[in-house]
Amino acid sequence: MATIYEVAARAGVSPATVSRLFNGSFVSADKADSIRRAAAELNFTPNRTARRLRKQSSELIALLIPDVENPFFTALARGVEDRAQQAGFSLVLCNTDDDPGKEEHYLDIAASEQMAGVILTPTAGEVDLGAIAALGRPVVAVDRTTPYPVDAVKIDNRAVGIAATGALFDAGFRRVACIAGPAGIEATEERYLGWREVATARGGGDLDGFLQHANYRVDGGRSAMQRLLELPVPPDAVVTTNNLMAVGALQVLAEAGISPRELGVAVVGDLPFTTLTPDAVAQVHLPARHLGTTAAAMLLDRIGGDSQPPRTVVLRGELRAG
Amino acid sequence: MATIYEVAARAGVSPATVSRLFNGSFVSADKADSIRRAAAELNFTPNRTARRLRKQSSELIALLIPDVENPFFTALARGVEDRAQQAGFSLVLCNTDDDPGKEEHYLDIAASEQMAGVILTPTAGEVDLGAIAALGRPVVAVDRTTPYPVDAVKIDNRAVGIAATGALFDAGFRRVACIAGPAGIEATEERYLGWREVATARGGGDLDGFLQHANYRVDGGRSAMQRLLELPVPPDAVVTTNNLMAVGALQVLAEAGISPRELGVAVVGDLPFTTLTPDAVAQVHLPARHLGTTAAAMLLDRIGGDSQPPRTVVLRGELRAG
DNA sequence: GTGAAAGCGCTAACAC
DNA sequence: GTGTTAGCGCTTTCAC
Repeated sequence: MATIYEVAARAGVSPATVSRLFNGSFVSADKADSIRRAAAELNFTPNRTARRLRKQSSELIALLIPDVENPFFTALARGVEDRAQQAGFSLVLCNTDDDPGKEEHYLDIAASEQMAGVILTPTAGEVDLGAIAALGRPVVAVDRTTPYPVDAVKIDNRAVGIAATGALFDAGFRRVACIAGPAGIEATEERYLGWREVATARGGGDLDGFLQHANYRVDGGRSAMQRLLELPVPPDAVVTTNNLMAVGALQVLAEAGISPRELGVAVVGDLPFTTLTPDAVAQVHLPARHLGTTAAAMLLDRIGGDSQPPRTVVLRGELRAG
Repeated sequence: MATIYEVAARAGVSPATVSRLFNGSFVSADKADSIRRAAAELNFTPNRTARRLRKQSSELIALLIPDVENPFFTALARGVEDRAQQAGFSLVLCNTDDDPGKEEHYLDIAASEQMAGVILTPTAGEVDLGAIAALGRPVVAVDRTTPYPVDAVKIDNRAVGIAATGALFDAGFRRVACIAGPAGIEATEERYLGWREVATARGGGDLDGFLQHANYRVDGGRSAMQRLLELPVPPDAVVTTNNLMAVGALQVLAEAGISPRELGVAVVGDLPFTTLTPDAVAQVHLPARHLGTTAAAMLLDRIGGDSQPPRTVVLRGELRAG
């Protein structure tokens, strides 16, 4: 790896001039030429580590998500990446597994790597975002909010819970259960509150056993659906508060030979890679990618020096079918 | 962000001693104590950028994949991450979109960031892996091989193509078409060669129009399936050479009211998040995660100094149902 | 076992 | 415009 000194020597200029050329300052045309030639001959690429040490910052953004294998979060990541790339920033994707320890670990890394900023879906744990914020590194929370005064982009979770549940009642179902994520995660709480509101108002009867907490993955949805089917008086429809749990629920139904038209299903989120026809299941589309681009835009603003008080942007879901 | 000098001053030792403590050299117990206390009080985290500049290497591995939104690659990434984490390495995930330009860009970044090594699914373009290899950074190709002499982990693609096609003939289908990925991508070529071999031997008739190239995504599978259905004499079954194209094909069939039992479907790969019962579609399971752990293990060996000639590990798929 | 000091490659004052 | 130089925070000889 050639250095700026070797390029300078070969081009007959000082290292500073080489640096200037690569950083946009004006350099006389003839010197610029010979520097470019020398750089090409030596296959020179500026050493980003040295630059970062000197500048105390980099063009790297960290994105911390709970699960890279969940299409909701990869779509979100895609959005962040698109926006970041436009601005010349690269993305470092980190998987927290919803483990506060891992979240903290990656936050430390982001700080000690002089990354320009962090976008994260905070875990339920009480991780100190103050530390990194105090370093002057902007932080944006996405999909979930935090007690810390940082920017946030989220979904109107109560509304999507209401929309999904409402779609089921509109279709004629009356005993609507809910498969919710782990207790303690904000997005889930708000979504099932939406369900409870509608289910209580329109369902009439009591909701005993109709709320099932589960982990946010396919297997969580499976076991919750199984428990619902074993109820003395099972529901005639079910709402899930995320995409993957719906997959699990639908798998259990398919294996039991029950079609989603017999036992209604509505999802908060999008059924990933579904091969069902669009009208089989009510889906409340969540703008995952847009969540990402919005968060990235906010972060880039902050990196650019924007210092207004923390904002929270709320995005809306959209009922798609059913 | 506190520095090693501040910690040293507070603990009444030299910076070198602080460094030694954090790097495993022996330091007398009393000094170690006061250093630890000082570090804790100052909330000290070693600056990784400075360390890297000095050491000319880092505990970072780059993983370049074509599509973060494809569950095959996220599973692979998960495997790499698991193995890397065990060894104290962190992962930087980069999306190439199968664009040689982006691949090259990220390779440059990996080099100029002093990353410890690179694992990549090479694009079809002729990107120079020699440059980074010459820098002494190990490179492992995964899922696809390259003309460069680097380690590789791949699938026995011909065998999985044969297995998927064979399953369809075993189930009684006779006019078996193939939806293959873009021409020029090795994995696809080999898989469809497997299909052709079996289809020719067991299908008898000619294969005119039965080979459809498409992009590797859901929409590619959709349009290819549509073309197949419009054939004067359509196939009675279809093999797809990756997971996402199968989703597209199944969507088109579902919309046309054709069940996968009428028109047989076999997939090379795993149907992601499927809600179909396991017997509906023949799937040749691809050990994506294992591909990742294997590649990571090889890379870590190389980082550790292993210098045997490049190896290629071939993993096998496994017929799962149908 | 510990300290002093050089240097990794770059950028940004500061002179000219 | 361009060169000289200091220094970002760390690790690592080299003495002691």
